[in-house]
Amino acid sequence: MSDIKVVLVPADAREGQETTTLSVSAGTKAWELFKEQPDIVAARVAGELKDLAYELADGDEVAGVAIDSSDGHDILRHSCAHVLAQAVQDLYPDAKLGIGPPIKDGFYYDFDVEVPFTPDDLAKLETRMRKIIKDNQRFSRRVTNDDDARVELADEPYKLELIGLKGSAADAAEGAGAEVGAGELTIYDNIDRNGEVAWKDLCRGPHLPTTKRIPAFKLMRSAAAYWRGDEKNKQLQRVYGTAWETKEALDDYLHRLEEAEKRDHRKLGRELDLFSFPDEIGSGLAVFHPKGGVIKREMEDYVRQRHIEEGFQYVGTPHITKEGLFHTSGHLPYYADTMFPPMEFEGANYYLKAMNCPMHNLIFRSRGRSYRELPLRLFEFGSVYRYEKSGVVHGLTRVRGLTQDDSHSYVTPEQAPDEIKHLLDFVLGLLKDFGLDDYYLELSTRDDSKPDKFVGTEEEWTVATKVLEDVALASGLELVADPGGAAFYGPKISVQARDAIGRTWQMSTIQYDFNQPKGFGLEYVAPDGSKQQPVMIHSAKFGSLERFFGVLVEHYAGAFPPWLAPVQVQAIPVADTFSDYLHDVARQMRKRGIRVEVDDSDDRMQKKIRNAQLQKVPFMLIAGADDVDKGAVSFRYRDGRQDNGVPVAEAIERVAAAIASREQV
RNA sequence: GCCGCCUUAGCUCAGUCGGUAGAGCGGCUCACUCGUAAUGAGCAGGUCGUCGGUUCGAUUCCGACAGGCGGCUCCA
Repeated sequence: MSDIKVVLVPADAREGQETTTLSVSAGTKAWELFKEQPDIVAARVAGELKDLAYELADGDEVAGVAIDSSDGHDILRHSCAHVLAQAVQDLYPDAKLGIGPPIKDGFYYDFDVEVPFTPDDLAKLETRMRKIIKDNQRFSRRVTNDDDARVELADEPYKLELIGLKGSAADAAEGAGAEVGAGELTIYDNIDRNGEVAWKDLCRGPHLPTTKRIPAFKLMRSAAAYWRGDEKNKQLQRVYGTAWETKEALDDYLHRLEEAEKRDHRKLGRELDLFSFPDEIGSGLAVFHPKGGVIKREMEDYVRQRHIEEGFQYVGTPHITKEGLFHTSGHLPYYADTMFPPMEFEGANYYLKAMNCPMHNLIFRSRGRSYRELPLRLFEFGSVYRYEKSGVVHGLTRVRGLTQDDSHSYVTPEQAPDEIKHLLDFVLGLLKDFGLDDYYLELSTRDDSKPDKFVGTEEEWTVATKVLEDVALASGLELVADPGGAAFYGPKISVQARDAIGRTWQMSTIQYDFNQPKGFGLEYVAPDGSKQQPVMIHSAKFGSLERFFGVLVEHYAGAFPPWLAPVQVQAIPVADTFSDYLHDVARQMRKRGIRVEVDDSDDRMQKKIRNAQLQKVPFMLIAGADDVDKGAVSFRYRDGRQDNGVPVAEAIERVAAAIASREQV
């Protein structure tokens, strides 16, 4: 047998390794290059992922794919999804297969079954999966063609549908690309130790060599999901799972989930007495308690002041309006089903306000406008109400009543780029002041295949999108495309922030709107005396005060920096006799605007410290005989750090300075 | 809106295979006055989410509704 040459390049996620050229006999399989490296589960040949069973060709550049690399994780999880599917069809022979792709930190597989899975079923499936893994079944790739596959998979209606979609799979359903790629059609057979085909699935691969190479997995939950993501289609039962390269990595992941749950703003909101959602008021309608009220007020004070500094004028508008206004704006034809139903009286239909812009347009239109007034910037805290479907309401991040720090800049078309840049700088400065750093920008554009969802001509959209994109790119921040995500009246840039459990939420938005000025007949007098139509730029900096609040709670895990903390200083006397001393210090602090409370309950001092710690108060101020004698106080911080015997005047300055600088302590 | 699960004291949760309930924390009272994450004792607090059905009897079984949780869809 003749020899061939292959080039071995360093494995993914490995550094400092040399590229080496090997001479091997023809017919050598990729796995033979990695016999000594049990963590290599696949190969990358000329940029493409291959099974380890891949037969090397002369001149191939081969890299090992380690199980703990990003690709390795995907392969592990996708293989684990296959094991799940096999287990499901073992236990429920009538189950039909949907798709089973890897996702962030795990995988899922969709099944069409008569009865939804219960937690007990998941436990049984896990047991069955362990058996399959122990069986050490080999994942065996087999090339087929459309016609043969149709015969072979005649009992799998969803797979048949995917075969028909091959090539356009990426558009067909998120994750479908894992089943059928753009290239040749392949089926993976699971071969058991007797050489029998235990199970098979239409799949692009690659896979682990055998099921035994799944070191650790866990089924997480089951839920319904629409086939191919379309609510007009049947709901399948989706089982979510996770798989890791070691038991320790799995445990670490589960631990991370637990830690994230502790940051959940819904839980912290209760524990820290910040807000609640009384059933009596209704789903998705929050009330802020005094402590949450402090944070909310700090946010409002900050953003009102900043808007004024940035050239905005504070305005106010009502919560309801006659329906005609929302016809003029275009909202009713496009978004009536996300608005609360109207109330009818005095022969008119009144709607709860779902957006502020139409009312701001009326302020613009209330008198003639000159080009000299532009950019004209209006801003308010606009309370809006949206009929969010019952299944989507979620803590403060998805509510039915929210407050937008909403602004509208009326500009000439020439001024638009500068105004957008101005707004983006404003937004980024705000995020920085609030200590937020885990976010990215998204550019939401029109979906050309659904022109009826968007107003305006293609040219107008192209211009508007270009302006936004240029500014977003110039910011240097990560920019993600969101095709089809635009508002009906124009494209937008938004800031997306991640919450504690990995969900992302739209926060600040900047939208370019050439439609409403037309609908409202807005105009200004240009230098030449002609009447011109302005462009309006919608922008919300927090986005929704409620949502931003929720994200802040999670970002800080409730341990707010002093300027936002509901109680900035908790004073704790070592014994009752020192209460008066601390009350006096507290009086001095209040004169400086510091939010301070003295714990003069009859708890023991240790208990008071514990309480303050649980309430995540940034400064504990402790005083006993030692401190009183010296006219001092002692600090304890949330991390347990102490600073004893600090003179009172200095202590006050220290707290005041931390508040003023918005720093974390 | 769809699918599944859940709802017992302010919070976290036991419990009742159908005979109207319990703990810890929290609250209140009393004693203790203490140097960096829980002092002790006592007391109060629940028509077991709501409404209907089955039953001699329902917190428990069934149904509807409301609210919550996890997904899906949606998200101006």
